[in-house]
Amino acid sequence: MVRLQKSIDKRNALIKATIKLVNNNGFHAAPMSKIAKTASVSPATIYLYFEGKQDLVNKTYLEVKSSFTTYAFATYTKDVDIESGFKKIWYRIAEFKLKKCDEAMFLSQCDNTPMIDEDCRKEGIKHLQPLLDLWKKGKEEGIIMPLSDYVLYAYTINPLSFLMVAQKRGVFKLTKEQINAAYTAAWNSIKKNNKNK
Amino acid sequence: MVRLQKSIDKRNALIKATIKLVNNNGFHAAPMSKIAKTASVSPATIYLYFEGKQDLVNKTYLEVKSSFTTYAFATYTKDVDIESGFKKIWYRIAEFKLKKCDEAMFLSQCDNTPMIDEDCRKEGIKHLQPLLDLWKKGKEEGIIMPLSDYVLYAYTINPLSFLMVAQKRGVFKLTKEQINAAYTAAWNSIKKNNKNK
DNA sequence: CAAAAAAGAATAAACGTTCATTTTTTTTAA
DNA sequence: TTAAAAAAAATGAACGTTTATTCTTTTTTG
Repeated sequence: MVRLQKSIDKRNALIKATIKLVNNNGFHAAPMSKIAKTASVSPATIYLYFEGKQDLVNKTYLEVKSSFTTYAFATYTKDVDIESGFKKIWYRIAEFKLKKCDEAMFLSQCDNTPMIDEDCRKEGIKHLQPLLDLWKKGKEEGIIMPLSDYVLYAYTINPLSFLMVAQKRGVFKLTKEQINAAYTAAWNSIKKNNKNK
Repeated sequence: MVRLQKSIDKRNALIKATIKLVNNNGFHAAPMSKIAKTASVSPATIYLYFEGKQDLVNKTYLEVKSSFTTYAFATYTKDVDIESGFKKIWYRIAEFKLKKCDEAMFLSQCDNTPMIDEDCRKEGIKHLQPLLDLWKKGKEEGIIMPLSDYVLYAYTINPLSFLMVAQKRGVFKLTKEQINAAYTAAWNSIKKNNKNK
């Protein structure tokens, strides 16, 4: 099984190199030659593991997206109430954005450029289902505002991406307090029974 | 003044072509030759108006960013109360994202990739000052939560970009009602005196 | 008709990808 | 257990394109 392990290592090195280079200078400045060099591999070797550049990027996206959702739901169980469940998932996502900064940066770039194929993007969203289920239940129970999942995502999860990018650019620091404040803002934006004024 | 007008037209055509091509396929698929063709101009002519590709993209970004903030603050005056002022600006931004879809798409791509120079990016944010002033006043008056401007932006303005991109991808429709709901979510996330539970 | 603007062809560098070899690993047979 | 043979994996150089940019010539303008 030595051979198989070496293959896995090489594939991982290529994916890691792709993330790193795309993060540093964008998709347009991550040529195959540089990806190969970063992964300590010949350019030709990439084509043993991936069909081409588009495939490499797509597969990297799927890998990272999967890593993201696995992390997000690792501590979540369905047997808790809506707010607790949401809170647990939210904080895990926040933790991911902070700890797995490279992966999170890569995803934020993928989500906003046409560098990923549409089919692949759809595939990547599938693993988010537990959160959507939670929201559905929350809406049925009258705890969460009856908003589209996209709106709920836009106001609770997506701001974390924005803040993470800002932090990475060095213009802003996400402290523990900032994160707690952000959670409150997130929950306030979607919970029902807001006493206005 | 015919000559000057023709120059302005050509420059605008180039900027428009850049926006269009970058939107369609990303920065890496917007070569100078195609930009020139789209603007009905020779590739060499681009270099009469811009220093090179990076300069063209930077200038396009600044132009669009400026158009964005001009639009956002066009109906805003300082003499109203915090919530009214915020509401006015927020709805103008929402309107921009819907009506000037190409420009908004371009900005969302710029904000999430390293395709724009950092200096240029900083320059582009400057025109957002009226909103930051409003937030400052709101925090002083105890109407808005004492959060960093980045957090406030993340929870009120940035979700609109996310929703606009989702709409452009065809997976979601921003109706009048959705927008009103989004405004409520935005305001709830940053206003003070949330009665929790 | 002079000067400025624009054009198209030309350039060198960089790109993704493939190819002919070499190196490494696995299998075979004693 | 070994050493030769076969298979697989990996390589660096080379390919044909495409790229951003420049150069020389032509066209347009006042």
